[in-house]
Amino acid sequence: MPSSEFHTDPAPLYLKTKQMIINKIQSGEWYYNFKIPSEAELVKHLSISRMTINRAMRELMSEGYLIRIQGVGSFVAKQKGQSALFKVENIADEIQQRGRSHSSQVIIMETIDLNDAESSIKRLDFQQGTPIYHSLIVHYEDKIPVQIEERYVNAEIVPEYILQDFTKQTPNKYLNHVAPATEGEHIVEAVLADKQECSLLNINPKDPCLLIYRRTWSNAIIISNTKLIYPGSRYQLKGKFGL
Amino acid sequence: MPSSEFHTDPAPLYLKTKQMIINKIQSGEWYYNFKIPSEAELVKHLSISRMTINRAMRELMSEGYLIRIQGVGSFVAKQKGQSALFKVENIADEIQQRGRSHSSQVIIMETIDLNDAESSIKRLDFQQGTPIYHSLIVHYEDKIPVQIEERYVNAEIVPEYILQDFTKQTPNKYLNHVAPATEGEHIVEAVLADKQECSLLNINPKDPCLLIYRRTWSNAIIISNTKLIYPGSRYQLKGKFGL
DNA sequence: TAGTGGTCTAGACCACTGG
DNA sequence: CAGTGGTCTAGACCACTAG
Repeated sequence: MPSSEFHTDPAPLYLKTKQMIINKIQSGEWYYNFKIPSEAELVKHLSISRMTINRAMRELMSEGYLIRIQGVGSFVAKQKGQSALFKVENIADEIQQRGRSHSSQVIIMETIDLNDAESSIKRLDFQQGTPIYHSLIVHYEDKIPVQIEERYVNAEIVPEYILQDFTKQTPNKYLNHVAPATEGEHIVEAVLADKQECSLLNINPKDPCLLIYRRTWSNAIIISNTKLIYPGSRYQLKGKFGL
Repeated sequence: MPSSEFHTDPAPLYLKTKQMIINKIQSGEWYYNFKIPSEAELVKHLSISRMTINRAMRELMSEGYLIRIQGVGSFVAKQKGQSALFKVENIADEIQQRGRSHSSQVIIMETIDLNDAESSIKRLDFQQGTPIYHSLIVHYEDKIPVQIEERYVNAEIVPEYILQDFTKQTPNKYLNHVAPATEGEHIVEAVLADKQECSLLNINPKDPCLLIYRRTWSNAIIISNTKLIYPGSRYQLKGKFGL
């Protein structure tokens, strides 16, 4: 890491320093619990003043990348995917914000006609006789499956849902565009995945998973009913409230 | 804001500066969209160097208290809407609302002194040297264990925590009374319980559990850090958002 | 142009950790 | 003790906004 490149192009030094450290972490060169160079060492190697290095590392700590212990050193923190709990985030955006690559595979995309019994059991409170689209998509983060997204969508409100290519744009993003939710409900549970789900997520049947049921309405009309499954070992949900 | 008080007691200047600003905002003296004093003015009035003022204001911006515009000034940001979603429910009330009976058992109640390493690793961002109370309580619904509640509490803010009888009133209720949270953070995961936890919850080691880390602040001072474990088979987390 | 925030520096003192 | 991060300072230059 020669100091030359660091001082040429315009961009705050503390930002370039942060990016450099994030890159090392995401490339795996600086792995979990790795003791990264001290502030003094980075000052020397990068020819940047300590206050600037300090700011970069302090911000990385508050962003969850580093653990810093006075008198000991700075260490790479455990990295887990995180999802905003009650903010309906787009998983593709989340993954990209972490500097990873998102991809997805559409397993099912069909029109269905539920009878009342099925509708009740699956908690689909659509109006009787409403045509419904059913999709099942697996999302990957750097080729590792991190979420199964199974949706039942109100075909009357979003008739073109079934025509979309959801490897290019997530259902979340599409729906937010054509029929943004005004209300929603979440139910979160810890469960074991069934055989098909284990296979899609490439996990062990004993691995605990987060299961989220999410129903959204747009002006009191139900738009979609979603079941999301995350492997517990690869995902966290995070939320903040207040101020 | 005389500079005298600011330089007497020990506490980082940037933190005292942040606190001073938050107080003005919460008292209403500095209301929504109010243009607060510039860095240069605070430097003069507080007799603190600009870098320190800058850090305080920069952090307040990233925490959502301020909006800062280069060349213009710093303004009080809009208060975020309270999300009923994250209404921190009292488990005793929840259980009683279902018509069941709640009881609890206090397993641990002690004062501890964390060193920095432990504190960092456990994400306990208490101020260095802050005395901390540690409690571990099991909650029962009709004699069936449904939650393990492990708390680390700021003993400086809530000195009488350790004197309470938490079989009579939950920590949640007590804390809401003496130091209501103004901000909070949740992290939700699916995990397997460890041996002690399985024993306390009377579950099988293979049963998936919901793990919730919840940290709460009162006016930017951390109040408590809680780890909640629910057996997946006996508990769901529910939330609603929107109009 | 004057005022604002954005960044950077070189050096300083401190508290804490480990050997 | 030496090494580490935590904080603070005084001054500097810059980019941006407004009048």
